[in-house]
Amino acid sequence: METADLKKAGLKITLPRMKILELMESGDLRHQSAEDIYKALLKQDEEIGLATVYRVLTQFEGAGLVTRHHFEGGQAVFELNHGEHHDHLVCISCGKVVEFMDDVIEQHQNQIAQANKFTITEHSLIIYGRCENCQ
Amino acid sequence: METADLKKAGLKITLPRMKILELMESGDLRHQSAEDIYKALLKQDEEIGLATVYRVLTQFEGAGLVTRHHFEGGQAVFELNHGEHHDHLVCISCGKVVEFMDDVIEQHQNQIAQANKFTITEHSLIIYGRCENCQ
DNA sequence: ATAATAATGAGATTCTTTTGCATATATTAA
DNA sequence: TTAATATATGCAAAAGAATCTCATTATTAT
Repeated sequence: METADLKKAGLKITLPRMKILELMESGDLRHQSAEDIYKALLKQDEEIGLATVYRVLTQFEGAGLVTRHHFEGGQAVFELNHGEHHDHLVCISCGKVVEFMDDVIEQHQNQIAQANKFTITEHSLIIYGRCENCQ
Repeated sequence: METADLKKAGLKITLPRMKILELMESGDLRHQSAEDIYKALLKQDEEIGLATVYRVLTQFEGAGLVTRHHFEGGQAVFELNHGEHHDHLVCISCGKVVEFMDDVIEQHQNQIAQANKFTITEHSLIIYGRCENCQ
């Protein structure tokens, strides 16, 4: 992820935006809520407002840099886009998220949309359950 | 849907609960937010509070009578359970919802969960797009 | 360096959902 | 059928999530 991506999206290169990108790239957690990100930045002694985090994430989403997921539990989570589309397995106990991608499922979704004369704009498949450690 | 289902769930048979069930069965709209239901009941001159609607829907969900869906757009929507599981196509323009069910997709989900050692508790597949009338 | 433009932080605001509590209603046992 | 009890209700207040306003500050193009 580069500053070029921000420029391309018509966004100025600012400290909050860089810091948010850095944090999301740094990889510990690929799926974080706006508040998670806000708190993580505060902990790094960055001076940032929660409103800015929401604004920036929404802009990133619009620019296609980030995807917003509505997992269960009130808060939306954000994920840095890394090329290919994928879906999610979410552990309802520890919150662990596993990404996956299944061509057959994708194909069938397209068929279903077509059969119902829908033009797909996006889709969301989330499987909730318990991971190995949380049985 | 019967009062027996309420009793079975350990819920008293009260007017608000009956009215909410009736409304959800009456079928015009299978997917309604708590507020939709609240307003519809007010319009029928029922005396009911929004808090009660939320409480009752949450209880119904716990009793397995109702499913809560987190479609995009802030408000959760509720749907009366009618036997078989199914997924949703949602029109982002007019809000139209089409239900569908695909065995191949279901199977693949199970495989994926198994491969990742997850025990599925539930899943949510929503395809967003534009319906025939909203292209 | 300067002017023009866009972004920020803080707090207020809206929107959705939940909770506390006094009152009312449904169930149970007499 | 009634009295006792256990639950549910409505309202108002609160909590939680996300957005908006606006004065200030930073970025970009000149």
